[in-house]
Amino acid sequence: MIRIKDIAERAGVSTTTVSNVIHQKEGKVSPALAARIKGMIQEMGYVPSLSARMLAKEDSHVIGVVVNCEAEEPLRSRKDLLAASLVRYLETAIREKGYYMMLFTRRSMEEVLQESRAWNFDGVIAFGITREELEHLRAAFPKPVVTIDNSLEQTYSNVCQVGTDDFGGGRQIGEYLLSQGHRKLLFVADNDRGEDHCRWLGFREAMEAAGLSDVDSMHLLLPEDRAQRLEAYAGLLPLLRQQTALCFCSDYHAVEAMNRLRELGLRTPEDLSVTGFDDVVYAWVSWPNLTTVHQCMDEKARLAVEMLTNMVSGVSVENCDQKVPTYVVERDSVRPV
Amino acid sequence: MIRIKDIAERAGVSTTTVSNVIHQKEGKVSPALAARIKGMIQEMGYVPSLSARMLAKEDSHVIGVVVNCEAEEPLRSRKDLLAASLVRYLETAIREKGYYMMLFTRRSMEEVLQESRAWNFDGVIAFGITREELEHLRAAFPKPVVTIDNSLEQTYSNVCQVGTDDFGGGRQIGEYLLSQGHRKLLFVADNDRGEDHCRWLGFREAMEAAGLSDVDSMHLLLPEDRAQRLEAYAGLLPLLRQQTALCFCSDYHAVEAMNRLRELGLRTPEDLSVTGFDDVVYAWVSWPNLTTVHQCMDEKARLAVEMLTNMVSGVSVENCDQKVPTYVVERDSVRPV
DNA sequence: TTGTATGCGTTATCAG
DNA sequence: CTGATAACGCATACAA
Repeated sequence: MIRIKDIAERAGVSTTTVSNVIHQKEGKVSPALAARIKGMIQEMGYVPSLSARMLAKEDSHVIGVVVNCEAEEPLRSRKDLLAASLVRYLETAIREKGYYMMLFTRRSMEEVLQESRAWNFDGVIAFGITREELEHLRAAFPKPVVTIDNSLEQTYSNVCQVGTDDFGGGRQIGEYLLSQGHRKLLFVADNDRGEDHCRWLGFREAMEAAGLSDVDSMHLLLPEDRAQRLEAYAGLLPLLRQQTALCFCSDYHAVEAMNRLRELGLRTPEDLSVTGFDDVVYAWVSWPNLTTVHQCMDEKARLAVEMLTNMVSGVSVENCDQKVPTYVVERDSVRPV
Repeated sequence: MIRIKDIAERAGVSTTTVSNVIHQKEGKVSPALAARIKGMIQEMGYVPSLSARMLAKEDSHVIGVVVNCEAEEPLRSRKDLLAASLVRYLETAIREKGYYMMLFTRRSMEEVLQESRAWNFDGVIAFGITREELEHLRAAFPKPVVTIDNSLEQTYSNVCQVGTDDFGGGRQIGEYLLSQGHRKLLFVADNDRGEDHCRWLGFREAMEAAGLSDVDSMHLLLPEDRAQRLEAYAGLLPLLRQQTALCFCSDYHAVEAMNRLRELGLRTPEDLSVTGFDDVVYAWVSWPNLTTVHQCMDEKARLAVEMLTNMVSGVSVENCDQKVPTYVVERDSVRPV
């Protein structure tokens, strides 16, 4: 390992001077000397020791990233697919800002807190944690936190959030289906809470704006249990046959339905158009490929890191609750009528 | 932040004593004192500073994990799906061994080398890097390296590898199809290199062992280009109609084929049984769900970490080229004949 | 069994 | 513009 001291000795100057050169303190060292030392740093391949730097400064430039997924097996759930993309994008975004990422998947908040102090994290980015976990973190961790897709009702000091514009997404896909001529359509979900509720409201608005009547009857709620849901489709056939399109609140449900309905004799998109939501792998593996609403995980990652690093460096963040817009991705599961 | 010194002062002892208690140096400190200090550590919530520890010791307990995926968008390629699971499992395995993970996705080896010195990595685990990259790493990084699924021809000092038993996997799925009564079957790939070659050889052996004749004609090579491949299926229909099962060398190709063949009037599994390889998300999203060969990414992660930590701590590793066995996962794409 | 002293590599303060 | 020097928190050789 090559240290500042080595450079200093070789250049015949003190370590302070070398340090000043490294930190671009213009005016504190003569240009000629600076150039000479820079050359040596290059030549000798000097790389500063991060542990030493972390020890000497009070900030660490390390960001903890907490991704808690319900499923033990990776990539099995909708959330996990989103999480996997997010991790990729966060790694890039964090590094681009000159920070380091320490990743936690399926860890207890206790562990995260322990490590956050051991590493002296500058901040934490969290995806898929519960309100209890956030409050636990909040109580014991005095640094900035940004949550992704968590939709907190309350606001907490030093906590920002970035989420999806679910309302807008619902409206977009509703408008898209209308633009394809569909007038007999249903919004299908297995619950009416949180994001699915927002998506329904957006969809609903699109329908109302188009002057459709009896809009509330366009909301179909299926059982949350998979087996029951698959069972339910049979009984719903008469209702579904009256429709020209089904707007699902997730790619997962859309693909499941396409497969199930095909068994029951309803083909997509020949008999019934189908749309999803999320644009995860389901959408481009399914047959037919799914027209869906894209969630910009890259943009969410970028924003989360930007907000966090701003908070870290004391820059005031204007908007602490950002909603990232969505857009419709056209594939093969919708047919104009 | 609470330091060793704070504990020492509060207990009226020296920092050395506290340090000894922390490091379980039995015999160097009286049991009574040890217990008292342990209590204080708990009570005061002391967490050791990793930067200080890293600076004081010559090892860092940080492992660099390099995951280079060709696709810019996450989860778009077969490799990327495997990589995403791997990252999850590595994070767990590394933490279980008391190490820390620093993740690099789609980074240049130059960057990795820079950081490996900045952080003083104890070792590196690499997935999906080229031979050139490995040699570059090898030349500039004097610590242990473990590659995953890289199938190196040469051996390098201080480098271990863990891979899949592709030959065994090919044999297993071949035997499985035979056990289901299939005798007219093809092994389908878009190349005959590397892992796909090994899988074919395994499959081939199963066929030969069963006494099938003209085994070499059971190897069907499709174009690597997707559009051309989809096109090719039409012309292959006569050949395919003579078969009862197709054994694909990846889930991706299997799903693609199921969809394409359905368009062409061949249903899975009614008309033709289909199997895949890898057991990634394709296999459980497709319709019908795919019978395939499972790759134990969890076991590979566990093994890689174990081998690396052994090398780090100077324990000699018996076998530097481990092959992890596979197993068949039965789903709905195969029908007995 | 416990304490003292020193070093790890970097940054920051304060003189010159 | 440059150079001593003192932290930062921990581990350890060596003394007591």
